[in-house]
Amino acid sequence: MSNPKPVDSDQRAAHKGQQTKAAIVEAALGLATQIGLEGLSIGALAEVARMSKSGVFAHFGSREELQLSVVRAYHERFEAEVFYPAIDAPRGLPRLVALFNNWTKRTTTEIDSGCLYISGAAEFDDRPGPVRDALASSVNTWLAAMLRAVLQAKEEGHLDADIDAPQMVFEIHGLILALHYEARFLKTSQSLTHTAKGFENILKRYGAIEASLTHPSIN
Amino acid sequence: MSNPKPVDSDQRAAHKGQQTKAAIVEAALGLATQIGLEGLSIGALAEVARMSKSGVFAHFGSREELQLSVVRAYHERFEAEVFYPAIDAPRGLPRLVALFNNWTKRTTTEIDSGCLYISGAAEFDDRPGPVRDALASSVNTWLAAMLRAVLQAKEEGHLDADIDAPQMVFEIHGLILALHYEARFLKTSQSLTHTAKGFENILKRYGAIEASLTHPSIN
DNA sequence: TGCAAAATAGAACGATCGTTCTATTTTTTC
DNA sequence: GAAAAAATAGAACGATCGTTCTATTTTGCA
Repeated sequence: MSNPKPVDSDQRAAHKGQQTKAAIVEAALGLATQIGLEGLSIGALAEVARMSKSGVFAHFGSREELQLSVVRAYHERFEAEVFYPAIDAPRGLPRLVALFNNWTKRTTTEIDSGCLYISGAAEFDDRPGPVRDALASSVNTWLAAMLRAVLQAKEEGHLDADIDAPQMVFEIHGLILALHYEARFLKTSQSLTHTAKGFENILKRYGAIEASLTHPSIN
Repeated sequence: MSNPKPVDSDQRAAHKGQQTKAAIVEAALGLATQIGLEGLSIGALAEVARMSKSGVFAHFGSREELQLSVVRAYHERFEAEVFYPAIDAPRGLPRLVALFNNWTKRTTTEIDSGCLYISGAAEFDDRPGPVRDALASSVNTWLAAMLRAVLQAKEEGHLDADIDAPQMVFEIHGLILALHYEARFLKTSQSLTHTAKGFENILKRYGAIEASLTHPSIN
């Protein structure tokens, strides 16, 4: 096990409480991606964080607020790991490819750790409330970013002018979901290959320019 | 798909216990698809079945055996609703299309009720044991049936001779997963249209004969 | 119809859950 | 360095969980 590291995003005037709260959320994120947001219990979290139950609880005030903190932290990670690095790629098809590659890379990592957007969707898909709203909002933000990238690739002339952009995003989303499902749950070995090949098939179908497919990676 | 299992569905000499057990499993199936296999509690189930906790419990002996009964019941429903009706369709592309249409139809229904193969995968993807094994076995059985249908369509000359059949099944699976995710969790309205269009795209990409696409529905 | 067997109910168990309360310790501020 | 404020611990609460036990009712068969 690793020692608690001060990975606080807020450096100035970092009071003790904020530091330990960040460490707790860090530990909670690890638990939640493994066993789900609903399986995340304050008792188990306190044990991992080497604190008392009430000590952990005091930082959030309710279990729901703890879950929301976890969702927010996951959202930040996802952005930092998948979205922002791809913005360096040139607008259009290269950026779309970079976004997809980062998404695939992260999902591959999550074959071991689990994806909160997928497990959370299954847990909260008919449980209304703030946690569900936060999860859906994050996912919608990401899918909207993918849609923008597709539209830009269309504007740049990298994709056919008459394509159905939401349709393309839907199909890409399906590849990622199948990758997570078959690799993490069914332990199918060829999932990553199928995902890459599936993306190629989609790109061809939507008229991607061949030259841009093998563009040098930006990040 | 699997050998017949006359345990619960057997009507002749149906003793009282077997009848009520079937009724309990029926109620449990409804609860489990809504709130998940892990969320399924014996107390809540007893309330729905209008029985005592111990009365319900005695039929299974353990919570895990109850979960297994639910998975088995779900498997039978899935087979009866998706697989068997499609066998009436002619071998090859028509049968593959029928299988997919039935799968889509069922998933559309499950936008309200929930799909056990998807929620179960999220709940048990890193929780080893008999329940996980039963879920994975059922899903693998179904995906193998889809693979056979693709291979037969290839043999019949309805699809290109050099296609990658597992790749095609992977992409189809992705469409269904995206349909369930976006329709049930995100409540995206166009999901069903995207699924149908995505299937058309896949068929074209794998060289499906146009005439077979609009075949008269068999069942 | 009688009797054994099966089915069901009811109470109680230890464990764990989220949460609340009160002390106590640690940190920050003046 | 003392006082104020924040952070943490510890115990206890009511509720619910799966499970076990015993008692009672219902069923199926001779």
